[in-house]
Amino acid sequence: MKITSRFTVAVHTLLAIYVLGKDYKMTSDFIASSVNVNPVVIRRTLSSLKAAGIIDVKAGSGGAMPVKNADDITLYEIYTAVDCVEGSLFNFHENPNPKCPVGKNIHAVLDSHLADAQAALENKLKSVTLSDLMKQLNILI
Amino acid sequence: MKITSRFTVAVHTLLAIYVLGKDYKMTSDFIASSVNVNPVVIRRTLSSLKAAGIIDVKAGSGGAMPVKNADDITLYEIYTAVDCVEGSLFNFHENPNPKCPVGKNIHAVLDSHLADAQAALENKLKSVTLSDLMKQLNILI
DNA sequence: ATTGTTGTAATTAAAAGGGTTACAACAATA
DNA sequence: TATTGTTGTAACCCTTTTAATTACAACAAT
Repeated sequence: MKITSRFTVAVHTLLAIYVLGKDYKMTSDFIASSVNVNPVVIRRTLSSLKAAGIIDVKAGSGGAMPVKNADDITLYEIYTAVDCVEGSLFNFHENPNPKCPVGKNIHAVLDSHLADAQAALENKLKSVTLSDLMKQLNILI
Repeated sequence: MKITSRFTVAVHTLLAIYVLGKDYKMTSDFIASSVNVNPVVIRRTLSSLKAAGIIDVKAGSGGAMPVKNADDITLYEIYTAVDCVEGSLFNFHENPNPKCPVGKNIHAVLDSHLADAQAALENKLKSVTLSDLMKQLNILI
């Protein structure tokens, strides 16, 4: 079990747009060759990021460009934009037996701890911005 | 994307064994009727938990019983016992283009943040023991 | 020997993810 | 206006993962 690569693909895509967008027209083909996936995968990613108000994409003439400030884009926002996880990260067995004292109370006992764990993950993702990644990247380039 | 229900099934299974095990023979059929899944699913779960040294299972005569102290069993230990996640929780696209400044450095920029987020999740799971859950459960029963 | 159970292989079915092809819609421009 | 390059999206395939289920040999206790 792993969280879909849509997430890391989306981060990669945004870094490309925000860092290379000044020098190149950021078409789905261009980005696809950097990420090394099919251009349609990138178009789907761009579509999600556009719907989230993070970027704009020009149909026809082509090219993706920043809308939101990189300081204001967290990894969490990207993660939600591409629908990595809907609702609880943890799958629960359906219909535990209400006639069993354990089955009846398993949700009451477990749910809050699972939610805490998920929140811990997501809070970490909220603490990192695209701008942070760009700074790291600019040192390496 | 969700983390496999093997995890919550395993927690449910352990609660049943540790709480109800004094009064009932904990067969895979018995546990299966509390969790409401196929008995073979429970046998596989028991097999993993036994391999992790958490419980013992009697072949032939039947019944699962505690080995480890409930104080020493964390949710994280259960989560690893049933192989929820191997390695990184986050899937990464294979072979980003090394000729692109972004593709070449995407791992250097992103990996540590993803590892931090995963660690935050797992640390939360480490902070809760089966004993904690049993205490909560005993109040509700 | 009988009974109830575990351990495990094999099969099926469903869901999710990603790759790919195809093509209409569209914008810019020659 | 015709051409070109691109986006948006549907459709389909393929693989992987997961869980349900059937089946049955191995085993322990009586």
